[in-house]
Amino acid sequence: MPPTSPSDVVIRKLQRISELRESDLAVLRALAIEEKEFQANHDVVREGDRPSHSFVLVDGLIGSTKFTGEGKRQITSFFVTGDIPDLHGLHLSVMDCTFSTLTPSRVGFIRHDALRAICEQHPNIATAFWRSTLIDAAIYREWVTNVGRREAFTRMAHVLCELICRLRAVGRIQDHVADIPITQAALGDALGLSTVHVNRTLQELRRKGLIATSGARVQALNWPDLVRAADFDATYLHQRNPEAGQ
Amino acid sequence: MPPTSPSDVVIRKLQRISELRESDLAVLRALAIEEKEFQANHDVVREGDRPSHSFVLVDGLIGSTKFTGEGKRQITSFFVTGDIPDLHGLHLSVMDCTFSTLTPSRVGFIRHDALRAICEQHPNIATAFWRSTLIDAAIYREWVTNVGRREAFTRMAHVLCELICRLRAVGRIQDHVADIPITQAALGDALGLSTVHVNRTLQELRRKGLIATSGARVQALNWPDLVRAADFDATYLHQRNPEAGQ
DNA sequence: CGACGATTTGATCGCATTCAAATCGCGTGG
DNA sequence: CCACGCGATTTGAATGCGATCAAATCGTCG
Repeated sequence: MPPTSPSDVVIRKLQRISELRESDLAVLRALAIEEKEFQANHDVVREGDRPSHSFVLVDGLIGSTKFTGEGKRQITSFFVTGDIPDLHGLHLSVMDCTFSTLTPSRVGFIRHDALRAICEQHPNIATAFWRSTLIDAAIYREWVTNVGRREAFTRMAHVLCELICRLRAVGRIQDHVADIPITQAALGDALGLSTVHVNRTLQELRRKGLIATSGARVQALNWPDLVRAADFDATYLHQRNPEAGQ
Repeated sequence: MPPTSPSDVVIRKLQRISELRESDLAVLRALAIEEKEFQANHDVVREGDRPSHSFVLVDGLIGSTKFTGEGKRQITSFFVTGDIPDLHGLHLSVMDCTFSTLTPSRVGFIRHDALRAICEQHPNIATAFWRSTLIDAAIYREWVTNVGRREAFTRMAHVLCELICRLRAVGRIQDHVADIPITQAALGDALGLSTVHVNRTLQELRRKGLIATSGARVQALNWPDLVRAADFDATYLHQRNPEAGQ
Protein backbone atom coordinates (compact mmCIF):
# COMPACT_ATOMS: atom_id res chain seq x y z
CA MET A 1 0.00 0.00 0.00
CA PRO A 2 1.14 3.56 -0.62
CA PRO A 3 2.49 5.56 2.32
CA THR A 4 -0.25 7.48 4.09
CA SER A 5 -0.42 11.08 2.97
CA PRO A 6 -0.65 13.79 5.63
CA SER A 7 -3.99 14.98 4.31
CA ASP A 8 -5.37 11.45 4.66
CA VAL A 9 -4.34 11.56 8.30
CA VAL A 10 -6.22 14.84 8.74
CA ILE A 11 -9.28 13.50 6.97
CA ARG A 12 -9.39 10.37 9.09
CA LYS A 13 -9.00 12.44 12.22
CA LEU A 14 -11.90 14.71 11.30
CA GLN A 15 -14.02 11.74 10.30
CA ARG A 16 -13.46 10.19 13.68
CA ILE A 17 -14.89 13.23 15.39
CA SER A 18 -17.50 14.57 12.98
CA GLU A 19 -19.60 13.97 9.92
CA LEU A 20 -18.03 15.13 6.67
CA ARG A 21 -19.56 15.37 3.19
CA GLU A 22 -17.87 14.07 0.07
CA SER A 23 -17.32 17.67 -1.02
CA ASP A 24 -15.51 18.41 2.24
CA LEU A 25 -13.18 15.49 1.67
CA ALA A 26 -12.24 16.84 -1.74
CA VAL A 27 -11.36 20.18 -0.23
CA LEU A 28 -9.22 18.56 2.42
CA ARG A 29 -7.46 16.30 -0.06
CA ALA A 30 -6.33 19.39 -1.93
CA LEU A 31 -4.80 20.87 1.21
CA ALA A 32 -1.09 21.54 0.86
CA ILE A 33 0.86 19.97 3.70
CA GLU A 34 4.61 20.08 4.00
CA GLU A 35 5.99 17.07 5.76
CA LYS A 36 8.97 17.07 8.08
CA GLU A 37 10.72 14.60 10.35
CA PHE A 38 11.83 15.26 13.90
CA GLN A 39 13.94 13.29 16.31
CA ALA A 40 12.76 12.69 19.85
CA ASN A 41 12.91 15.64 22.24
CA HIS A 42 12.80 18.38 19.67
CA ASP A 43 10.59 21.45 19.73
CA VAL A 44 8.22 21.71 16.80
CA VAL A 45 6.77 25.04 17.92
CA ARG A 46 7.94 27.15 20.82
CA GLU A 47 6.23 29.25 23.45
CA GLY A 48 6.35 32.86 22.28
CA ASP A 49 6.32 31.96 18.60
CA ARG A 50 3.79 33.51 16.25
CA PRO A 51 3.52 30.67 13.78
CA SER A 52 2.04 30.99 10.29
CA HIS A 53 1.35 27.26 10.18
CA SER A 54 -0.31 24.63 12.28
CA PHE A 55 0.90 21.08 12.18
CA VAL A 56 -0.66 17.66 12.09
CA LEU A 57 1.09 14.78 13.79
CA VAL A 58 1.41 12.08 11.13
CA ASP A 59 3.32 9.64 13.27
CA GLY A 60 4.92 9.71 16.69
CA LEU A 61 4.09 11.23 20.05
CA ILE A 62 4.15 14.89 20.96
CA GLY A 63 3.66 16.73 24.22
CA SER A 64 2.36 20.19 24.91
CA THR A 65 4.83 21.49 27.47
CA LYS A 66 5.27 24.46 29.74
CA PHE A 67 8.10 25.49 32.02
CA THR A 68 7.76 27.18 35.39
CA GLY A 69 10.05 30.00 36.43
CA GLU A 70 11.99 27.44 38.43
CA GLY A 71 12.67 25.51 35.25
CA LYS A 72 10.39 22.63 36.06
CA ARG A 73 8.70 21.12 33.05
CA GLN A 74 5.06 20.16 32.83
CA ILE A 75 3.59 18.25 29.94
CA THR A 76 -0.02 19.39 29.76
CA SER A 77 -1.20 16.88 27.20
CA PHE A 78 -0.13 14.17 24.81
CA PHE A 79 -0.89 14.14 21.10
CA VAL A 80 -1.04 11.11 18.86
CA THR A 81 -1.32 10.41 15.14
CA GLY A 82 -3.92 12.59 13.48
CA ASP A 83 -3.98 15.24 16.19
CA ILE A 84 -3.33 18.86 15.33
CA PRO A 85 -1.74 19.99 18.58
CA ASP A 86 -1.33 23.69 17.85
CA LEU A 87 -4.52 24.24 15.89
CA HIS A 88 -5.36 26.89 18.47
CA GLY A 89 -2.51 28.92 16.97
CA LEU A 90 -4.88 29.60 14.09
CA HIS A 91 -6.77 32.06 16.28
CA LEU A 92 -4.35 32.82 19.11
CA SER A 93 -1.43 34.70 17.68
CA VAL A 94 1.15 34.00 20.40
CA MET A 95 1.97 30.45 21.45
CA ASP A 96 1.56 29.97 25.20
CA CYS A 97 3.19 26.56 25.24
CA THR A 98 5.84 24.55 23.45
CA PHE A 99 5.17 21.41 21.44
CA SER A 100 7.97 18.89 21.69
CA THR A 101 8.36 15.44 20.23
CA LEU A 102 8.52 12.72 22.86
CA THR A 103 9.44 10.11 20.28
CA PRO A 104 10.77 10.45 16.73
CA SER A 105 7.89 11.96 14.80
CA ARG A 106 6.63 12.91 11.38
CA VAL A 107 4.59 16.09 11.23
CA GLY A 108 2.92 18.00 8.41
CA PHE A 109 2.72 21.78 8.35
CA ILE A 110 -0.42 23.48 7.07
CA ARG A 111 -0.53 27.18 6.26
CA HIS A 112 -2.87 29.22 8.44
CA ASP A 113 -4.17 31.24 5.53
CA ALA A 114 -5.14 28.01 3.78
CA LEU A 115 -6.96 26.85 6.89
CA ARG A 116 -8.69 30.20 7.28
CA ALA A 117 -9.85 30.15 3.69
CA ILE A 118 -11.27 26.68 4.10
CA CYS A 119 -13.02 27.54 7.36
CA GLU A 120 -14.59 30.61 5.83
CA GLN A 121 -15.96 28.75 2.84
CA HIS A 122 -16.84 25.44 4.49
CA PRO A 123 -18.52 25.95 7.85
CA ASN A 124 -18.85 22.21 8.12
CA ILE A 125 -15.10 21.75 8.10
CA ALA A 126 -14.63 24.74 10.37
CA THR A 127 -16.90 23.04 12.89
CA ALA A 128 -14.87 19.85 12.67
CA PHE A 129 -11.64 21.72 13.36
CA TRP A 130 -13.29 23.64 16.16
CA ARG A 131 -14.50 20.39 17.62
CA SER A 132 -10.96 19.06 17.49
CA THR A 133 -9.74 21.94 19.64
CA LEU A 134 -12.65 21.41 22.03
CA ILE A 135 -11.66 17.80 22.57
CA ASP A 136 -8.11 18.94 23.29
CA ALA A 137 -9.58 21.28 25.89
CA ALA A 138 -11.62 18.48 27.42
CA ILE A 139 -8.41 16.51 27.82
CA TYR A 140 -6.70 19.44 29.52
CA ARG A 141 -9.63 19.63 31.94
CA GLU A 142 -9.28 15.98 32.79
CA TRP A 143 -5.56 16.43 33.31
CA VAL A 144 -6.12 19.23 35.80
CA THR A 145 -8.28 16.82 37.75
CA ASN A 146 -5.85 13.98 37.35
CA VAL A 147 -2.87 15.98 38.57
CA GLY A 148 -4.80 17.90 41.20
CA ARG A 149 -6.80 15.22 42.92
CA ARG A 150 -5.56 11.73 42.14
CA GLU A 151 -2.66 10.09 43.89
CA ALA A 152 0.32 8.85 41.95
CA PHE A 153 -0.85 5.28 41.41
CA THR A 154 -4.27 6.19 40.07
CA ARG A 155 -2.84 9.11 38.17
CA MET A 156 -0.36 6.95 36.33
CA ALA A 157 -2.98 4.33 35.50
CA HIS A 158 -5.20 7.11 34.21
CA VAL A 159 -2.73 8.48 31.65
CA LEU A 160 -1.95 4.97 30.51
CA CYS A 161 -5.65 4.30 29.95
CA GLU A 162 -5.99 7.55 28.05
CA LEU A 163 -3.01 6.83 25.85
CA ILE A 164 -4.19 3.31 25.12
CA CYS A 165 -7.68 4.53 24.21
CA ARG A 166 -6.39 7.24 21.94
CA LEU A 167 -3.82 5.05 20.26
CA ARG A 168 -6.43 2.35 19.73
CA ALA A 169 -8.74 4.90 18.11
CA VAL A 170 -6.09 5.59 15.49
CA GLY A 171 -5.23 1.94 14.96
CA ARG A 172 -1.90 2.08 16.74
CA ILE A 173 -2.70 -0.68 19.18
CA GLN A 174 -3.14 -4.42 18.98
CA ASP A 175 -4.49 -6.15 22.06
CA HIS A 176 -3.86 -3.31 24.48
CA VAL A 177 -0.19 -3.32 23.60
CA ALA A 178 1.04 0.20 23.12
CA ASP A 179 4.37 0.85 21.54
CA ILE A 180 5.32 4.11 23.22
CA PRO A 181 9.01 4.77 23.61
CA ILE A 182 8.36 7.43 26.22
CA THR A 183 10.88 7.92 29.03
CA GLN A 184 9.93 7.77 32.67
CA ALA A 185 11.18 11.32 33.00
CA ALA A 186 8.62 12.45 30.42
CA LEU A 187 5.91 10.50 32.20
CA GLY A 188 6.88 12.32 35.37
CA ASP A 189 6.59 15.68 33.65
CA ALA A 190 3.15 14.71 32.44
CA LEU A 191 1.99 13.56 35.86
CA GLY A 192 3.67 16.17 38.01
CA LEU A 193 5.78 13.45 39.65
CA SER A 194 9.50 12.88 40.07
CA THR A 195 11.21 10.32 37.88
CA VAL A 196 11.99 8.21 40.91
CA HIS A 197 8.37 8.02 41.90
CA VAL A 198 7.28 7.26 38.35
CA ASN A 199 9.59 4.28 38.43
CA ARG A 200 8.19 3.00 41.69
CA THR A 201 4.62 3.57 40.58
CA LEU A 202 5.18 1.59 37.39
CA GLN A 203 6.64 -1.20 39.46
CA GLU A 204 3.52 -1.23 41.59
CA LEU A 205 1.32 -1.43 38.50
CA ARG A 206 3.37 -4.38 37.29
CA ARG A 207 3.36 -6.07 40.67
CA LYS A 208 -0.44 -5.86 40.71
CA GLY A 209 -0.58 -7.50 37.31
CA LEU A 210 -2.21 -4.53 35.62
CA ILE A 211 0.47 -3.82 33.07
CA ALA A 212 3.60 -5.36 31.62
CA THR A 213 6.44 -3.45 30.06
CA SER A 214 9.23 -4.55 27.80
CA GLY A 215 11.41 -1.68 26.83
CA ALA A 216 9.18 0.89 25.24
CA ARG A 217 6.20 -1.41 25.08
CA VAL A 218 3.41 -1.02 27.60
CA GLN A 219 0.79 -3.70 27.77
CA ALA A 220 -2.48 -3.63 29.62
CA LEU A 221 -2.73 -7.10 31.09
CA ASN A 222 -6.14 -6.62 32.62
CA TRP A 223 -8.02 -3.78 30.98
CA PRO A 224 -11.12 -3.78 33.21
CA ASP A 225 -9.05 -3.73 36.37
CA LEU A 226 -6.72 -1.12 34.98
CA VAL A 227 -9.67 1.11 34.12
CA ARG A 228 -11.02 0.64 37.62
CA ALA A 229 -7.68 1.37 39.24
CA ALA A 230 -7.33 4.46 37.03
CA ASP A 231 -10.75 5.88 37.88
CA PHE A 232 -10.98 6.16 34.11
CA ASP A 233 -14.08 7.13 32.16
CA ALA A 234 -13.45 7.76 28.48
CA THR A 235 -16.35 10.18 28.08
CA TYR A 236 -14.02 13.17 28.12
CA LEU A 237 -12.25 11.90 25.00
CA HIS A 238 -15.49 12.42 23.08
CA GLN A 239 -14.78 9.58 20.70
CA ARG A 240 -17.66 8.80 18.39
CA ASN A 241 -17.29 5.04 18.69
CA PRO A 242 -15.39 4.55 21.91
CA GLU A 243 -15.74 0.79 21.94
CA ALA A 244 -14.02 0.34 18.58
CA GLY A 245 -11.36 -2.34 18.88
CA GLN A 246 -12.17 -3.16 22.50
CA MET B 1 -27.81 53.90 33.33
CA PRO B 2 -29.97 50.97 32.26
CA PRO B 3 -29.15 47.52 33.60
CA THR B 4 -26.70 45.67 31.36
CA SER B 5 -28.43 43.28 29.01
CA PRO B 6 -26.99 39.77 28.63
CA SER B 7 -26.31 40.32 24.94
CA ASP B 8 -24.30 43.43 25.77
CA VAL B 9 -22.18 41.26 28.04
CA VAL B 10 -21.60 38.81 25.21
CA ILE B 11 -20.77 41.59 22.77
CA ARG B 12 -18.27 43.17 25.13
CA LYS B 13 -16.66 39.82 25.74
CA LEU B 14 -16.22 39.15 22.03
CA GLN B 15 -14.94 42.67 21.46
CA ARG B 16 -12.30 42.13 24.09
CA ILE B 17 -10.94 39.14 22.23
CA SER B 18 -11.59 39.91 18.56
CA GLU B 19 -12.49 42.47 15.95
CA LEU B 20 -16.21 42.68 15.19
CA ARG B 21 -17.99 44.58 12.43
CA GLU B 22 -21.03 46.73 13.02
CA SER B 23 -23.15 44.14 11.20
CA ASP B 24 -21.93 41.47 13.61
CA LEU B 25 -22.98 43.57 16.57
CA ALA B 26 -26.48 43.90 15.17
CA VAL B 27 -26.73 40.13 14.83
CA LEU B 28 -25.56 39.62 18.40
CA ARG B 29 -27.89 42.25 19.79
CA ALA B 30 -30.80 40.33 18.34
CA LEU B 31 -29.70 37.14 20.10
CA ALA B 32 -32.36 35.80 22.43
CA ILE B 33 -30.96 35.21 25.89
CA GLU B 34 -32.99 33.97 28.81
CA GLU B 35 -31.70 35.24 32.10
CA LYS B 36 -31.71 33.30 35.34
CA GLU B 37 -30.36 33.78 38.86
CA PHE B 38 -28.52 31.19 40.89
CA GLN B 39 -27.42 31.10 44.49
CA ALA B 40 -23.88 30.17 45.40
CA ASN B 41 -22.94 26.51 45.09
CA HIS B 42 -25.54 25.55 42.54
CA ASP B 43 -24.99 23.52 39.39
CA VAL B 44 -25.87 25.37 36.21
CA VAL B 45 -25.03 22.43 33.94
CA ARG B 46 -24.09 18.96 35.04
CA GLU B 47 -21.62 16.36 33.81
CA GLY B 48 -23.51 13.90 31.63
CA ASP B 49 -26.07 16.47 30.49
CA ARG B 50 -26.75 17.01 26.79
CA PRO B 51 -27.72 20.64 26.94
CA SER B 52 -29.56 22.48 24.18
CA HIS B 53 -28.26 25.81 25.44
CA SER B 54 -24.98 27.40 26.37
CA PHE B 55 -24.84 30.09 29.00
CA VAL B 56 -23.08 33.37 29.45
CA LEU B 57 -22.08 34.47 32.92
CA VAL B 58 -23.58 37.93 33.36
CA ASP B 59 -22.45 38.39 36.92
CA GLY B 60 -20.82 36.24 39.56
CA LEU B 61 -18.18 33.55 39.61
CA ILE B 62 -18.49 30.04 38.23
CA GLY B 63 -16.22 27.02 38.37
CA SER B 64 -15.84 24.18 35.97
CA THR B 65 -15.71 21.17 38.29
CA LYS B 66 -15.03 17.47 38.12
CA PHE B 67 -15.26 14.73 40.73
CA THR B 68 -12.96 11.76 41.07
CA GLY B 69 -14.29 8.31 41.86
CA GLU B 70 -13.23 8.94 45.45
CA GLY B 71 -15.54 11.94 45.56
CA LYS B 72 -12.81 14.53 45.60
CA ARG B 73 -13.68 17.72 43.78
CA GLN B 74 -11.42 19.56 41.40
CA ILE B 75 -12.23 22.96 39.99
CA THR B 76 -10.53 23.04 36.61
CA SER B 77 -11.10 26.71 35.86
CA PHE B 78 -12.84 29.86 37.00
CA PHE B 79 -15.19 31.91 34.86
CA VAL B 80 -16.00 35.58 35.27
CA THR B 81 -18.47 38.06 33.83
CA GLY B 82 -18.75 37.74 30.06
CA ASP B 83 -17.36 34.22 29.87
CA ILE B 84 -19.36 31.48 28.21
CA PRO B 85 -18.14 28.52 30.24
CA ASP B 86 -19.92 25.71 28.42
CA LEU B 87 -19.64 27.04 24.90
CA HIS B 88 -17.89 23.78 24.07
CA GLY B 89 -21.26 22.10 24.59
CA LEU B 90 -22.20 23.56 21.23
CA HIS B 91 -20.06 20.93 19.51
CA LEU B 92 -19.54 18.29 22.18
CA SER B 93 -22.87 16.67 22.87
CA VAL B 94 -22.16 15.23 26.32
CA MET B 95 -20.91 17.46 29.14
CA ASP B 96 -17.71 16.11 30.66
CA CYS B 97 -17.75 18.49 33.60
CA THR B 98 -20.16 20.35 35.84
CA PHE B 99 -20.46 24.12 36.01
CA SER B 100 -21.26 25.36 39.50
CA THR B 101 -21.70 28.83 40.88
CA LEU B 102 -19.07 29.75 43.45
CA THR B 103 -20.89 32.97 44.33
CA PRO B 104 -24.46 34.08 43.67
CA SER B 105 -24.61 34.53 39.90
CA ARG B 106 -26.73 35.76 37.03
CA VAL B 107 -26.46 33.73 33.85
CA GLY B 108 -28.09 33.99 30.43
CA PHE B 109 -29.03 30.92 28.40
CA ILE B 110 -28.57 30.96 24.63
CA ARG B 111 -30.07 28.31 22.37
CA HIS B 112 -27.57 26.14 20.53
CA ASP B 113 -29.55 26.25 17.31
CA ALA B 114 -29.47 30.03 17.41
CA LEU B 115 -25.70 29.95 17.92
CA ARG B 116 -25.25 27.42 15.13
CA ALA B 117 -27.27 29.53 12.74
CA ILE B 118 -25.20 32.59 13.55
CA CYS B 119 -21.92 30.72 13.18
CA GLU B 120 -22.94 29.32 9.82
CA GLN B 121 -23.91 32.73 8.43
CA HIS B 122 -21.26 34.86 10.09
CA PRO B 123 -17.83 33.23 10.00
CA ASN B 124 -16.46 36.29 11.71
CA ILE B 125 -18.59 35.70 14.78
CA ALA B 126 -17.93 31.98 14.63
CA THR B 127 -14.24 32.74 14.82
CA ALA B 128 -14.76 34.97 17.83
CA PHE B 129 -16.67 32.23 19.65
CA TRP B 130 -14.07 29.69 18.66
CA ARG B 131 -11.38 31.99 19.97
CA SER B 132 -13.24 32.24 23.25
CA THR B 133 -13.09 28.46 23.68
CA LEU B 134 -9.40 28.49 22.74
CA ILE B 135 -8.63 30.96 25.50
CA ASP B 136 -10.50 28.75 27.94
CA ALA B 137 -8.27 25.90 26.78
CA ALA B 138 -5.15 28.01 27.26
CA ILE B 139 -6.24 28.58 30.83
CA TYR B 140 -6.76 24.88 31.40
CA ARG B 141 -3.23 24.28 30.13
CA GLU B 142 -1.83 26.81 32.56
CA TRP B 143 -3.76 25.20 35.38
CA VAL B 144 -2.27 21.80 34.63
CA THR B 145 1.13 23.39 35.01
CA ASN B 146 0.12 25.31 38.09
CA VAL B 147 -1.25 22.28 39.89
CA GLY B 148 1.37 19.88 38.58
CA ARG B 149 4.59 21.78 39.12
CA ARG B 150 4.19 24.74 41.46
CA GLU B 151 4.23 24.47 45.22
CA ALA B 152 1.30 25.66 47.28
CA PHE B 153 2.51 29.20 47.90
CA THR B 154 3.31 30.02 44.27
CA ARG B 155 0.24 28.15 43.11
CA MET B 156 -2.05 30.20 45.29
CA ALA B 157 -0.43 33.47 44.24
CA HIS B 158 -0.83 32.40 40.63
CA VAL B 159 -4.60 31.89 40.75
CA LEU B 160 -5.00 35.15 42.57
CA CYS B 161 -3.05 36.95 39.85
CA GLU B 162 -5.14 35.28 37.19
CA LEU B 163 -8.38 36.19 38.87
CA ILE B 164 -7.32 39.78 39.40
CA CYS B 165 -6.26 40.12 35.76
CA ARG B 166 -9.46 38.66 34.44
CA LEU B 167 -11.67 40.66 36.76
CA ARG B 168 -9.81 43.81 35.87
CA ALA B 169 -10.34 43.12 32.18
CA VAL B 170 -14.08 43.14 32.73
CA GLY B 171 -14.02 46.21 34.95
CA ARG B 172 -14.71 44.36 38.17
CA ILE B 173 -11.65 45.64 39.96
CA GLN B 174 -10.54 48.96 41.35
CA ASP B 175 -6.92 49.23 42.47
CA HIS B 176 -6.22 45.51 42.61
CA VAL B 177 -9.05 45.01 45.04
CA ALA B 178 -11.08 41.99 44.05
CA ASP B 179 -14.44 41.36 45.58
CA ILE B 180 -14.58 37.58 45.39
CA PRO B 181 -16.69 35.88 48.04
CA ILE B 182 -15.04 32.55 47.36
CA THR B 183 -14.55 30.12 50.22
CA GLN B 184 -11.20 28.68 51.13
CA ALA B 185 -12.64 25.24 50.48
CA ALA B 186 -13.36 26.24 46.88
CA LEU B 187 -9.88 27.67 46.53
CA GLY B 188 -8.54 24.35 47.74
CA ASP B 189 -10.57 22.49 45.13
CA ALA B 190 -9.16 24.79 42.47
CA LEU B 191 -5.58 24.34 43.62
CA GLY B 192 -5.66 20.69 44.54
CA LEU B 193 -4.96 21.58 48.17
CA SER B 194 -6.71 20.89 51.46
CA THR B 195 -8.72 23.65 53.07
CA VAL B 196 -6.35 23.71 56.00
CA HIS B 197 -3.37 24.29 53.77
CA VAL B 198 -5.19 26.96 51.80
CA ASN B 199 -5.71 28.80 55.04
CA ARG B 200 -2.06 28.59 55.98
CA THR B 201 -0.93 29.60 52.53
CA LEU B 202 -3.15 32.67 52.57
CA GLN B 203 -1.69 33.58 55.94
CA GLU B 204 1.78 33.37 54.48
CA LEU B 205 0.81 35.64 51.59
CA ARG B 206 -0.54 38.16 54.10
CA ARG B 207 2.50 37.87 56.34
CA LYS B 208 4.72 38.68 53.38
CA GLY B 209 2.66 41.75 52.66
CA LEU B 210 1.57 40.55 49.23
CA ILE B 211 -2.16 40.54 49.83
CA ALA B 212 -4.70 41.72 52.33
CA THR B 213 -8.09 40.18 52.89
CA SER B 214 -11.18 41.47 54.57
CA GLY B 215 -13.97 39.02 54.40
CA ALA B 216 -14.56 38.27 50.76
CA ARG B 217 -12.27 41.02 49.57
CA VAL B 218 -8.81 40.17 48.34
CA GLN B 219 -6.41 42.99 47.74
CA ALA B 220 -3.07 42.88 46.00
CA LEU B 221 -0.88 45.10 48.17
CA ASN B 222 2.19 44.82 46.00
CA TRP B 223 1.30 43.77 42.48
CA PRO B 224 4.84 43.45 41.07
CA ASP B 225 5.98 41.31 43.97
CA LEU B 226 2.83 39.23 43.85
CA VAL B 227 3.36 38.57 40.15
CA ARG B 228 6.93 37.58 40.85
CA ALA B 229 5.98 35.31 43.71
CA ALA B 230 3.30 33.78 41.52
CA ASP B 231 5.59 33.07 38.58
CA PHE B 232 2.78 34.74 36.67
CA ASP B 233 2.91 35.72 33.01
CA ALA B 234 -0.43 36.85 31.61
CA THR B 235 0.34 35.79 28.05
CA TYR B 236 -1.79 32.69 28.35
CA LEU B 237 -4.87 34.81 28.99
CA HIS B 238 -4.56 36.18 25.46
CA GLN B 239 -6.04 39.52 26.38
CA ARG B 240 -5.86 42.06 23.57
CA ASN B 241 -4.85 44.95 25.84
CA PRO B 242 -3.40 43.29 28.89
CA GLU B 243 -2.18 46.48 30.49
CA ALA B 244 -5.66 48.04 30.58
CA GLY B 245 -6.30 49.43 34.02
CA GLN B 246 -2.87 48.51 35.38
C1' DC C 1 -28.97 34.49 71.98
C1' DG C 2 -28.31 30.47 69.31
C1' DA C 3 -26.88 28.08 65.16
C1' DC C 4 -24.38 26.95 61.36
C1' DG C 5 -20.87 27.59 58.08
C1' DA C 6 -16.22 29.39 57.43
C1' DT C 7 -11.83 30.27 59.30
C1' DT C 8 -8.11 29.24 62.25
C1' DT C 9 -4.91 26.51 65.11
C1' DG C 10 -2.37 22.38 66.79
C1' DA C 11 -0.48 17.77 66.31
C1' DT C 12 0.52 13.80 63.70
C1' DC C 13 0.94 11.12 59.62
C1' DG C 14 2.19 9.78 54.96
C1' DC C 15 2.98 10.30 50.13
C1' DA C 16 6.17 11.87 47.24
C1' DT C 17 10.67 14.50 46.78
C1' DT C 18 15.39 14.78 46.99
C1' DC C 19 20.00 13.20 46.98
C1' DA C 20 23.16 9.69 45.92
C1' DA C 21 24.78 5.71 43.88
C1' DA C 22 24.36 1.34 41.43
C1' DT C 23 22.79 -1.13 37.46
C1' DC C 24 21.05 -1.79 32.96
C1' DG C 25 20.90 -1.25 27.89
C1' DC C 26 22.68 0.09 23.83
C1' DG C 27 25.35 2.23 20.31
C1' DT C 28 30.19 3.49 19.16
C1' DG C 29 34.91 2.95 18.50
C1' DG C 30 39.20 0.52 19.42
C1' DC D 1 34.48 -8.90 19.92
C1' DC D 2 35.14 -6.33 23.79
C1' DA D 3 35.73 -1.81 26.11
C1' DC D 4 33.79 2.37 26.83
C1' DG D 5 30.37 5.99 27.40
C1' DC D 6 26.04 7.83 28.09
C1' DG D 7 21.30 7.98 28.97
C1' DA D 8 17.56 5.51 31.23
C1' DT D 9 16.13 2.65 34.89
C1' DT D 10 16.43 1.04 39.45
C1' DT D 11 17.40 1.02 44.46
C1' DG D 12 18.20 2.99 49.14
C1' DA D 13 17.85 6.41 52.78
C1' DA D 14 16.49 10.78 54.57
C1' DT D 15 13.71 14.76 54.28
C1' DG D 16 9.69 17.64 53.73
C1' DC D 17 5.44 19.46 51.95
C1' DG D 18 0.98 19.10 52.43
C1' DA D 19 -2.86 15.89 54.16
C1' DT D 20 -5.53 14.39 57.83
C1' DC D 21 -7.80 14.51 62.21
C1' DA D 22 -9.67 17.11 65.83
C1' DA D 23 -11.06 21.06 68.16
C1' DA D 24 -11.50 26.00 68.92
C1' DT D 25 -12.84 30.51 67.27
C1' DC D 26 -15.03 33.74 64.34
C1' DG D 27 -18.85 35.83 61.83
C1' DT D 28 -23.21 36.41 60.35
C1' DC D 29 -27.93 35.84 60.07
C1' DG D 30 -32.33 34.46 61.96
